[in-house]
Amino acid sequence: MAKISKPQSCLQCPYKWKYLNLLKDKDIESIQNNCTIINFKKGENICKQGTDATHALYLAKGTVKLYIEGKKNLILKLIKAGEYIDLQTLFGDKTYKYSVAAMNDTMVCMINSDHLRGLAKKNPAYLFDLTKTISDSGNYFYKKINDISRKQLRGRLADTLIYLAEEIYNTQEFDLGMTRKELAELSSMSMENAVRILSEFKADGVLEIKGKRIKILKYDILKKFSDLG
Amino acid sequence: MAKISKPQSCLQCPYKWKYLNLLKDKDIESIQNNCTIINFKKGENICKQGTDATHALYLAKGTVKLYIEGKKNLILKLIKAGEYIDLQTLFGDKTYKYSVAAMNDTMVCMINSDHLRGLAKKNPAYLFDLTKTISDSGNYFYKKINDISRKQLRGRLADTLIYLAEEIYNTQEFDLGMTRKELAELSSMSMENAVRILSEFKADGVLEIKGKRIKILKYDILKKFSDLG
DNA sequence: CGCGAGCTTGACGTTGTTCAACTAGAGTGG
DNA sequence: CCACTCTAGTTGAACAACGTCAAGCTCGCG
Repeated sequence: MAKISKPQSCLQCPYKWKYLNLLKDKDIESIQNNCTIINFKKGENICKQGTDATHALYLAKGTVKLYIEGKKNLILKLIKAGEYIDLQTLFGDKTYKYSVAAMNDTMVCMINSDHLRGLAKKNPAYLFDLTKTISDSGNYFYKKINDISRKQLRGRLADTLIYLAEEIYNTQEFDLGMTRKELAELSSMSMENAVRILSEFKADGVLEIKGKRIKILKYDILKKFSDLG
Repeated sequence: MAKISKPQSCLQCPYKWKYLNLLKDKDIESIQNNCTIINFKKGENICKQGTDATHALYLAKGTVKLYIEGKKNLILKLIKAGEYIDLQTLFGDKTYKYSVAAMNDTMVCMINSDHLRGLAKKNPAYLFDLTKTISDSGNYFYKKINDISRKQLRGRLADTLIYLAEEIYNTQEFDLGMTRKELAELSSMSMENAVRILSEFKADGVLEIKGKRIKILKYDILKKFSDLG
């Protein structure tokens, strides 16, 4: 599968995580010895639902999807570079409740769980920060549950497009970075309906679509669909 | 609204929370001085979506629902005595993303947030435990998102009934403790359909229903509906 | 140039919501 | 104690939303 290497220096890492600044240099260096860097190609699995976590996964480069497997997959959310893929399994139940796969070429730092927990215990400020991150990640899911259980197709797709524009790509014009099927899985609808509504938005001048390239022309209308359901 | 009092002694509290045993007696006593006990009657709001949290809420007695307001409400989950109602706002974003209301007569310990955070910072083992609890609470929501986005009516209602029997009441025969409308809001469906499927389950001998009293007769069939969607 | 995966559109059947009418029971005032 | 009213629950029927099936399309790649 994946190319494996050891970190040169976490202190000088260009993809350094914001969380690290609360640790002492000595502790940061200790991470180097308990960390493996793995590169994944588009489509490869980073972890599988049902297995147990032995490492904390920090996403240095790329984008991944977090999804629940089944007859049809359900994408819970995307994670972009600079975030932990998963912190829950570090402190809570060790079993992954979802699978993770690379959306493009990614680089993941796998840090030994026991080691990281040990550091957290010794550095309350650091643990505090991690806890804050875990706490806030729940808010996304409240919104998600609300969205999919109350809104209908147009509203849900608008939600997803806004999510991609604001949370993931930070721009109004972006490459989808996924198939229509995945877009549907992220919006809890059938692939055919995702396509249909995309076409509708295009016909109404809300979006400009060229293959996977999407440009949001009328953000306010998208927002209205999102708000009104 | 509600009857207010001060705790006599958290050390001897009959509703004492499991989390307290990691704190020193001195610290537990300090909680007493930063804690207000409030009693709520059925239906009363304990907190409202959109407001800011200033206290951690520990549910000593009763059951509460955590719900998102809208034209139709959406019940995210129930919480029973002996659990925190909310820990996310203690460490993460302070704004409540949902409202909380009493399902029956309840008793809530409201502990000053700053004080509790201070204790957590000084007691890594305690903070560790709280973090573990927060981490695990996410798992319920993964399941919830999966359930409501993939299963249809019968499967979703079966999920809710199993949830009530196993997680909330810990018995196969229980009082619903809520209206049919609330049961529907907990299962993401219309009230009419919740009633219809209850009748169906009753006709098929899966449930025995007398008003709000529900007895699960054929758990395996309920489970099958839950599994197959 | 042909093949296949991903995409697109239409038609149709199923699922679920909404509307409406009706019932049962609890609470209220004469 | 009985009529009255109000709320929760129940059931049927019409309608809308959504998924599925099927057919055809496009584009990149060998």
